[in-house]
Amino acid sequence: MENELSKAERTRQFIIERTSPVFNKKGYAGTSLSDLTEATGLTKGSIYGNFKNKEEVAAEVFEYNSGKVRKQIQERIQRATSYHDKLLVYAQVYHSFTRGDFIPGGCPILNTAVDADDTNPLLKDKAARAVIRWKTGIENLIKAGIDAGELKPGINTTETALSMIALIEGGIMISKVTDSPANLDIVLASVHNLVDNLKL
Amino acid sequence: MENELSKAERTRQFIIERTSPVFNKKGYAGTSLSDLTEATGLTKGSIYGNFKNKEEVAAEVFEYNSGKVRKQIQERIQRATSYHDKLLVYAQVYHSFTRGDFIPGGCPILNTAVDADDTNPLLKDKAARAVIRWKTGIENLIKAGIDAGELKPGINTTETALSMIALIEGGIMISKVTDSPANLDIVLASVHNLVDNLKL
DNA sequence: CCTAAAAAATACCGATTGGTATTTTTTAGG
DNA sequence: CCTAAAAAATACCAATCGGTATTTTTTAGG
Repeated sequence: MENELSKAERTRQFIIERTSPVFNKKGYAGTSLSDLTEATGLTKGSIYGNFKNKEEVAAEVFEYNSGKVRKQIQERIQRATSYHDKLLVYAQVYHSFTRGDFIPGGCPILNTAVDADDTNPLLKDKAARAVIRWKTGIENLIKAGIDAGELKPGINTTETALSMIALIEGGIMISKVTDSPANLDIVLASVHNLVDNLKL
Repeated sequence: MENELSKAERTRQFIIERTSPVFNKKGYAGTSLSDLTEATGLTKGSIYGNFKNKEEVAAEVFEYNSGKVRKQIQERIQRATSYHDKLLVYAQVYHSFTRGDFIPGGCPILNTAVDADDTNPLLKDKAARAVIRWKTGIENLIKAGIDAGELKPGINTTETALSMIALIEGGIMISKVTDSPANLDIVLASVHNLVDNLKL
């Protein structure tokens, strides 16, 4: 075979890509098998030939969606020169987030966390790990920025990281439910301000 | 009849109270009619005799849950003497929120907003109105505090209100998914700090 | 080109879904 | 205490749920 991915791998990926907006919008319980067949054009038999069950599709879809955001952020952080600018990337990426439909349905971490925290341990765990990874990423950036002499030494890294995440996720919730991208912009201005205040 | 509430009114209220934790935990799509009969001990016929459909129960349950939080906040705000202390009430109420199970399942605004924003217009609208009401309440408190000479005149009321809400809701999401009440406390410390900085 | 394996489609399963029509029971005023 | 109305329970509905066993089709290496 010329392709590096096996047929099975390719359909798996195809199913994940096509069903990712559905799970992100409707949630786990709200997404039915017929939603999956409709989104893919495949039959139930084909989907169950490639995944153990609906939960496995949902889990891989979350990894796909959250990975997409994470990669976009990492890429932009690498390009940014100062630590101040690196920290601003989060707000920038989540800004472009609500505009257009890069990840239809909004932030997969927020959606999956709220959807699963009382119902699905697997998805909850994945969402929790994504939050913690995000938090650690911010903390490490701040620490590195302090070591590089670009940021204030006295910063409470954990509080800053958690507050940034809370502002962004809370802002997304507010703007989505009120149908007002402007509301997210206002909250992101707060994030911007918070990051500015970290500078020496 | 001695009771001021009719039998119908009483069962309606009973159904709302008993099913409120279920809807708040499992969401609209995730809550089935059998969940409702199980939570109430009533039959489907009885529930449909008192409500038009599942959506009407969910809508009233949201009003019940969000009203419960709002009343608690209003009560505490009335008791607070300074505007600084009044603004701190939000953080205080949402602190006691995760501890214990006043409103099992967490903040109904967050849950309903994320659950419904891509799926249920009625519930989405109710969640949006709750957010806007909350925002307006904070804005009015800040304005009154400025007029009373207790808070800084230059405050951006909208940004402050939205940021407070975003921090609290984002903090709840984070702490619930990571099973760490401490994470909420850290974010609420940020809210506390934000309110402190409003003082003259 | 053939063929065995892999993948997809078909056909089926019992259980549950939201909802309704009908019957039984309860309620509460006269 | 009686009775009509209201409320709750029962019985039922078609549709859909998630999932599986089997058959058909496609794939790709020899």
